[in-house]
Amino acid sequence: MNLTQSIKRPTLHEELVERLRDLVVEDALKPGEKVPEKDLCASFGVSRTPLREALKVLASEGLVELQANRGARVTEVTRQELENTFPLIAVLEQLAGEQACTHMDAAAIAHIAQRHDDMIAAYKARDRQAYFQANQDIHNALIEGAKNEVLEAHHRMLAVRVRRARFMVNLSDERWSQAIAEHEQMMEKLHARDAEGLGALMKQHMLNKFTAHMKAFGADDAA
Amino acid sequence: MNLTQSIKRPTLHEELVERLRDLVVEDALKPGEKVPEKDLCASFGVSRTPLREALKVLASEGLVELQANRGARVTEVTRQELENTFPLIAVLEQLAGEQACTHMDAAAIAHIAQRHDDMIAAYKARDRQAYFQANQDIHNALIEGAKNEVLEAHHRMLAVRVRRARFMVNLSDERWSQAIAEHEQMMEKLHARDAEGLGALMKQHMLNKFTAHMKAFGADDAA
DNA sequence: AAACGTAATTATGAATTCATTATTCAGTCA
DNA sequence: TGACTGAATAATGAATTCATAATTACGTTT
Repeated sequence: MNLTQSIKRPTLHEELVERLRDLVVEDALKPGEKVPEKDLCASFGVSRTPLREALKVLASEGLVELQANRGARVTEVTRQELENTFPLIAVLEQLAGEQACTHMDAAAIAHIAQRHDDMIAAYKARDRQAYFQANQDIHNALIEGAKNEVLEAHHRMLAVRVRRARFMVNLSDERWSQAIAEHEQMMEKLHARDAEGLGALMKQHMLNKFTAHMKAFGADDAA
Repeated sequence: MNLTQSIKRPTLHEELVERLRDLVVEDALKPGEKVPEKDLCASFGVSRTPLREALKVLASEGLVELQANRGARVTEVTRQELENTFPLIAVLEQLAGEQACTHMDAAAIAHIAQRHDDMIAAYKARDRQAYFQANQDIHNALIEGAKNEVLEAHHRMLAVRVRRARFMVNLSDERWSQAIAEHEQMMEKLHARDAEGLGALMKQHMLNKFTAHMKAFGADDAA
């Protein structure tokens, strides 16, 4: 009998929210596509009730749009939405940076420093995969380090919407080296626990990232 | 036959989301209280299906907590949550102020100026009701003026959570006059379309507001 | 009387059913 | 041929039903 492992049996609809969100984020369900309840029910092996509950939640997150009597469609990722979302993420990261400086303990900072070194190594090896992973770990750790669950929740929601644009693959050498330089500065500020400084850097880091990406995104309206 | 009025019959679950959210925000459903599906279904005259869908959405907004097989409870408003939420709202208002300066047209600014004068009048008449209304109109207009729907949505979500603490009634004379002074400055910046300036003022305005309120909130953990 | 264990009751999660609205498709008429 | 009508089909919104977990009520034991 195992007493240490707490039982957790997520409800069906929670499970479905996760799975469906992944489908949207991973682009298995394409923007504009309608979400056929029946098919999804069949492939997940559940009835429509929990699936429809999940769709309602996804709609409130803005990943799908519900039209009365006409079902759900995956929302399009528009340039306008991205341009609205970017500065929002930027100020959230700024706040996260400030709060992380005051709330992270030495061990947590050391962990970030480790991942930072990993990231630098990946950069030198031109290993995009490892770079992206380390980069994301660092940002997540900083968000988490802010010890602000409300901030974390909203940041995650916004990040999901941006990730759908999947322009992360477009990373010029120029932008890459600039990003590395920015991260170096961020580490300095973090070690110095310069809240204002780290916050300002993280905000600018994000804005630069987005500027670079939007260039790649082009002048058209849709993804 | 009326052709001008477009038919809009919101789905039941959307209606219920609104109604239930109001019940939580207006404190008809008290924090910690369990939400009895059966009773609510009876009072709304609907079946459990749409009501449960609505609860899922409210849960994703953080207004209720769902426990598997044990139904929904209204989430408590903790001091921790408020302290997490305040700075978030502050930076969102800051961003809103910046974007409003660049995106609002003259008419919209004139409208805000009008409401600002109303607010001043209400202040002089010590009419709290009118003051709060004008104040909220101004803030909403500024958020809306940012022309950023993503920002607007997240701001609304956060504002709902704070409104539940309903400490807005506690407004000292000192804080009240300070708030008026801050609004005067904000109007100046808005007229000058000083984005940075208005943003900074709005952020600080919020932080001051929250500091004042948290004093009233006391040292205990719960509302 | 208090604590435990068990049965009855209730509430919840999920599947199913029903009613209504969209959509598709065949047939008609210009 | 092509646009329109209307029936047939399919999909959705919501109610109902069913199965199971949680809560309550009750009786037993110490």
